[in-house]
Amino acid sequence: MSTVLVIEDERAILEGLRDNLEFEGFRVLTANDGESGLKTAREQKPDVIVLDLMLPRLSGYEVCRRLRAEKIATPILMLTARGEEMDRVAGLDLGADDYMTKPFSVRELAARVRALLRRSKPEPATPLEIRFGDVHVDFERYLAFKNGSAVELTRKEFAVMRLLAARPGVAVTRDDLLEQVWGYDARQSTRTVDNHIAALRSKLETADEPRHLVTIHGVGYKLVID
Amino acid sequence: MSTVLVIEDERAILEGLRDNLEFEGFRVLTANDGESGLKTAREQKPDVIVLDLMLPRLSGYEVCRRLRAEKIATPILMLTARGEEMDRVAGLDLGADDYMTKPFSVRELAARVRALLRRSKPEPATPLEIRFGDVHVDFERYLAFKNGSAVELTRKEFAVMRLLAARPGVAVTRDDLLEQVWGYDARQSTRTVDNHIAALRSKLETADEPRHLVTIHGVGYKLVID
DNA sequence: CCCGCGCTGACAATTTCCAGACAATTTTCG
DNA sequence: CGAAAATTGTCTGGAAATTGTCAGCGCGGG
Repeated sequence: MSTVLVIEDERAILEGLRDNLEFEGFRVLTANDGESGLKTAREQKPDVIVLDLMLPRLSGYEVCRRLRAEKIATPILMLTARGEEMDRVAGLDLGADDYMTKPFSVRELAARVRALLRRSKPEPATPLEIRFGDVHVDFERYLAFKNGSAVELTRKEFAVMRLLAARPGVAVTRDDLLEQVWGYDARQSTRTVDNHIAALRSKLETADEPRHLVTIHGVGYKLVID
Repeated sequence: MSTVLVIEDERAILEGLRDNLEFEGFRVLTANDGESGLKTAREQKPDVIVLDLMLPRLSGYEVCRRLRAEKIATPILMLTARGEEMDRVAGLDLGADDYMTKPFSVRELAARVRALLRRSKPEPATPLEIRFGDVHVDFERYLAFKNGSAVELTRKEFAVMRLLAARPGVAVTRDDLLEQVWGYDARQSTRTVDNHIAALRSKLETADEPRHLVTIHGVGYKLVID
């Protein structure tokens, strides 16, 4: 039997989830704030964590980040309110594996939990910062610098950078970028990706020819750090 | 190009899906009842199946169950009418990989189909890099080197190399190359393959006589790594 | 209310691809 | 062995696909 840890502060939702997941045959642990949730995750080592993004004491975002920082790779299913930080979540900021938008069907959630259990996949950890050339991007503080002076990046730009930075030098297709930054049901065209790459280049590249945000014709982009 | 089998009895929906999926670049097979759908799935081996839950002759359930019983692991995207929630989850338990509730956005469906494809074939066991002679090709970073210095390869050239590199020393027919690199319904002639081989040779071979990208007269090509 | 972000759509610039023609080579077969 | 046939090598220009760039618009936050 698999163990699911549900971290959620709204009592009604928490109880609904617990009852239903138990009915579906899971062993269920619960926590109603981020701090105790993190503690339980460390101590009980559940097989899956269902994690609300908005939590008292410690946000779901922060819980996720810390777990990953501790190399705990337990699959995480994020719960978010619609429109809430979609790019951070869809960009799967710090290694959440799936996400659902409230309101959701409990049965659907159970199905996704099962799906996560079925495919246990070790994703490469997203870096907290990256440096290349005279550029420095800090994903934790959402700050970017070029040649020492601050550069303003938008959230989407950070998300794109983060995805590229996760595997420096490796080609990332536009479709992957779209799916991971904009969400798997993204309505945007892949041309939107180009626009954001263009914006990043104008802010971070020096020469006319991109040296770091490199196009791979017919494939996508990669981040080259010398 | 990937093949999608759509099994759906409502004519309007079926045709809408076929047109849209074809527009999105998929090869589309159709069936309008469970029995013929199952038959087509067995015979044509599509890459993804879009399966309505309510079907005449044999329910989507049953189709899904039988396919899995036959160890056919083709990803299945279930279509359900709203209110069939019980069925939804049970569908996933039967071995469906995702589902959508009618009415649904066709674009979102296409996106999910693509997501399923990506998940189901994590780069068909091709190597991430290969070395032979003084050549080194990195398929992940889309880089190639000859004698230490970088060589520019196009997307198709990488794809051809990759296919040959998947089975070093083994002959690959032009038809296989065409099908794997250009897609099942490639309109190109097999001479196009020669063109790309020629390009690869001029970029990667040293001597006049090809030592690595070797022709097998009347058959195709093979990659020889000493 | 204004402004910046994100997105679409259009156009231009660039890269890549491909059919066809012919030459060169290999195979087949008389 | 020698010539015809089949196959492959090579080159070309133009077509097609891909990407860069920009203007404009809607929307939401300050």
